[in-house]
Amino acid sequence: MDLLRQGVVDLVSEKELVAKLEGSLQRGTPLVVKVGFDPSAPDIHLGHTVVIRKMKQFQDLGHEVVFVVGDFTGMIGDPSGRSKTRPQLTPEEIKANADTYRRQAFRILDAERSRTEFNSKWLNELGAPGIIRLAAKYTVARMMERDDFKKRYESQQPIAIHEFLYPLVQAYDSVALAADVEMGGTDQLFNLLVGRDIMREHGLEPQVVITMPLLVGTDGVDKMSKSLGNYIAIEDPSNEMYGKVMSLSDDTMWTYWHLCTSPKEGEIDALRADVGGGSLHPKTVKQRLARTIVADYYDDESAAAAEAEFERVFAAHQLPSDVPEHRVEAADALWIVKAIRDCGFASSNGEARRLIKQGAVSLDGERVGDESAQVPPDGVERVLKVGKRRFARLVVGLDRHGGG
RNA sequence: GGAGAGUUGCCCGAGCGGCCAAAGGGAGCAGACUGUAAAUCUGCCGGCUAAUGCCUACGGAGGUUCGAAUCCUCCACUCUCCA
Repeated sequence: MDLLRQGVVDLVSEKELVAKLEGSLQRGTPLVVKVGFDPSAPDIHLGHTVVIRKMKQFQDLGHEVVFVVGDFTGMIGDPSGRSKTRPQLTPEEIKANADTYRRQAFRILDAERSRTEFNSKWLNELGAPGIIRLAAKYTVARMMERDDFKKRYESQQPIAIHEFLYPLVQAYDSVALAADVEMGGTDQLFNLLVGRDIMREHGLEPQVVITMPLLVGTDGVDKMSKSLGNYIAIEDPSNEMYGKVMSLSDDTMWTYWHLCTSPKEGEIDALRADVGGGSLHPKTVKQRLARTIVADYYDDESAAAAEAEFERVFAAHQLPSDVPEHRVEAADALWIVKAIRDCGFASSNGEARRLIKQGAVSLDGERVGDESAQVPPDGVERVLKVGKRRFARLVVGLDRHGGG
């Protein structure tokens, strides 16, 4: 119980959970632990792993984890002008996304003790009468209690009617599964609680609701999300994952320690005390965090390699180990501005010019100050560097070996 | 159904006939400083151009005017109030 309670934000209610756990033990049947999954965003990032890690704990206790894929709602899409992020998906896309999601989730979870359900299975049968009966069980006033509805309403933003239906439909999923526990981020609290009410209405024992904190993104401000671009995907290459963790501010680093690692009791506090007392450099602690996280999703060797690479490039200012080559077949000299664009380091000539003016561009370590500079077509490899982290090995000239 | 408010660049938001490629903020990019931290400071931040300049842009389509993001008409969308 102590373990399950660890790190949760809301637990409604602990008493019920204890009762359910005891009942499960007596009957010898596992609890059904339900978690929803948005089929339009299959990539798992560290933010998701906070909930997934908690699921893992239930699994380790022998309970059954059920992913509910919202294919029914996903197919309808979201026509409200505000969230263009919800395109209409075909059943094939939803299936593919669900598979992608599972593949990633099973890096943490045990596939054997997981089940995936598509909510169209029971929602299609519900039909219009069923939906209306369901809608009749909840009131507008209660719906408006949800924070984001309230905010949007107050700031005169549109709310489409069907958006009210999502929490109800999600709640009905719990009815269909007779869920014992449902988990999600704190932003899901309202929806999860609606599930309790609707279950009660259907004569079922209400599910226990558990919410986990939302992980803040790499910017340290907003919650981690793909659309904000402040995420660390669990399928990010190890070097990138390491670098992203290192770019966290010292303050946000602690949140990651808490939510993305499984430290021993008191370990984080000890680290924090040492850093506060000056006996430990924050960078050292952050390196350790980065190593731990990379090792979680890859292995110790990859983590060590990522760290070495990071030190080489950013601390020692040396070239990364794998610089992409960019070859230009030309008999004439290549304009530097064009070269920058060709390598994808600027989206317009103006931007490339700006970068040069700002002293961000160097060729073989020498700063390029003249925006009309040319790269001679001599077939010699030069290292083009733009900004701090963009590198390319640039070769201009005709390929003599190819005889062209 | 009626009355009113609104739609501006990646986002928020000022502008209300010429001085508007459009204030200010945020995001982003670059430089300085660093621990590639964060914070801070500086610069840039529609496209083409060495530069002058040109082109494209203020929901959409027309119109008035020497000249429109700004005025008029219609259309679309959003919000508020009344029924």
